[in-house]
Amino acid sequence: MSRNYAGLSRERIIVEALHIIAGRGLGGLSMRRLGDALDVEAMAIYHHFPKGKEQLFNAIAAYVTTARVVSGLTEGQGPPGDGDGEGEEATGAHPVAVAGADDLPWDRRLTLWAEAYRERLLAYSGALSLLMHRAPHTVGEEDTRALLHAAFTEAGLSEDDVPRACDTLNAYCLGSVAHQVRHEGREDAVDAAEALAGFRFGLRALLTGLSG
Amino acid sequence: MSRNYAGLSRERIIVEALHIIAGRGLGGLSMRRLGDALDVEAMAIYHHFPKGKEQLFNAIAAYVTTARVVSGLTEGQGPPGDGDGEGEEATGAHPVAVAGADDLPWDRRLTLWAEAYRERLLAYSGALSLLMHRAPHTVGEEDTRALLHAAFTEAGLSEDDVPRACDTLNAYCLGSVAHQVRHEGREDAVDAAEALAGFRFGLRALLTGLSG
DNA sequence: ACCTGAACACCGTTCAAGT
DNA sequence: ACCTGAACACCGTTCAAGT
Repeated sequence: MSRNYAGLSRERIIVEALHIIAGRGLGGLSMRRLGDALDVEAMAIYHHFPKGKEQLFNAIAAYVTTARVVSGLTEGQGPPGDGDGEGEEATGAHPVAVAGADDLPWDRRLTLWAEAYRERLLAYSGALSLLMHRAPHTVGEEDTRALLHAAFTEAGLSEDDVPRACDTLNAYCLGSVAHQVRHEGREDAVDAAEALAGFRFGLRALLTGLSG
Repeated sequence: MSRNYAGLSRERIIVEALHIIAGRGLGGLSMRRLGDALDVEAMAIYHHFPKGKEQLFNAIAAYVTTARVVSGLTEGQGPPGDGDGEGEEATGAHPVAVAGADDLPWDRRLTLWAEAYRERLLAYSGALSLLMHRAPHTVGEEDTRALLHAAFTEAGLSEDDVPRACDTLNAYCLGSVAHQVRHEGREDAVDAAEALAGFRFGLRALLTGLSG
């Protein structure tokens, strides 16, 4: 049966995979189920991700790390690469939400970036454990590093401490979302508003401590 | 063939599972492979974890969160429960490394706890993504909360801010290890010494900012 | 109580084949 | 180039059976 013959692309595959992950969890994502959702035989996916599920996972990690939120809708940015470190790289700018905010003071810029990053991680929280063991290179990554580096330099940190401060801020954002997701469904879980308030509280403390 | 007939226990299963995870990654852990490693038919595991792999994962998460380091050797503490919120709970004290340090100043106590927690997470980094979506209740958890709560109260935080500070510190520790593991194998990865230095740098900043 | 062994539905992946 | 369909080795889990 020549059922389907068009429409498949890396981006469509990734987006559909994220739908499945959001609905049934990471463990609920199988190549066969993904094929069904795309109205295609599972094996068709291998034409776009020749190295299979591992490559798809890397691409999803790159996509999550690189996607941006536009007027309430989450969408990707250009054709994401597979991010498996073998020649391709993902497209898309990491910290889009801070565009055009160059004249704000350093701590304000970092706060905007951190809150945007947190929101993105939260939007794809089902894929969070994918980020645990993968840090695929994306082109937006460079922009992020530049942004953070400039801000922390402006804050007066020494050359040695700037990269450490960048790592610290990244770690806090990732860890905060992980901590929140981890406690979802427990009886001591906090609601979304308090989670955001808690994140801001810690972020403010962190930036205060880093600049001292 | 009545090959094997003794020795299986929840703890032995978990420890062996962690061996496999350390060697072949989380994806390399299968019930059949775990059975082989335990010299037992895979189905024997279901007698100790009747709800299957998901329950085993919960137990591993509880174990990792609850294990302690004794004179260089990492070992579990008593028979860990399955942590799936259906009546059982894990044994073991969370923050053992800080035992007998009650007379130190609050920031010293928190630093000791954080460094011990980080070390434990790092020792079981292969199971890190298991902690992403699971926060099983352990008995040691209560002790940890008490320890952190007392320290942050002593630091002068308001009643509203103390739990937020606890969450922040937890998030930072988890995120820091995740961030490090995530970048392992990348060309911009730092070595173990610098990773520790970076962790301490961020921790100091965090505690400074929280007490301000 | 503790473990085995066969069975079932599902999985990732390869490969030859279709258009 | 893009997709199908059959095949293979593996997986989680159930269930009846052994001791």
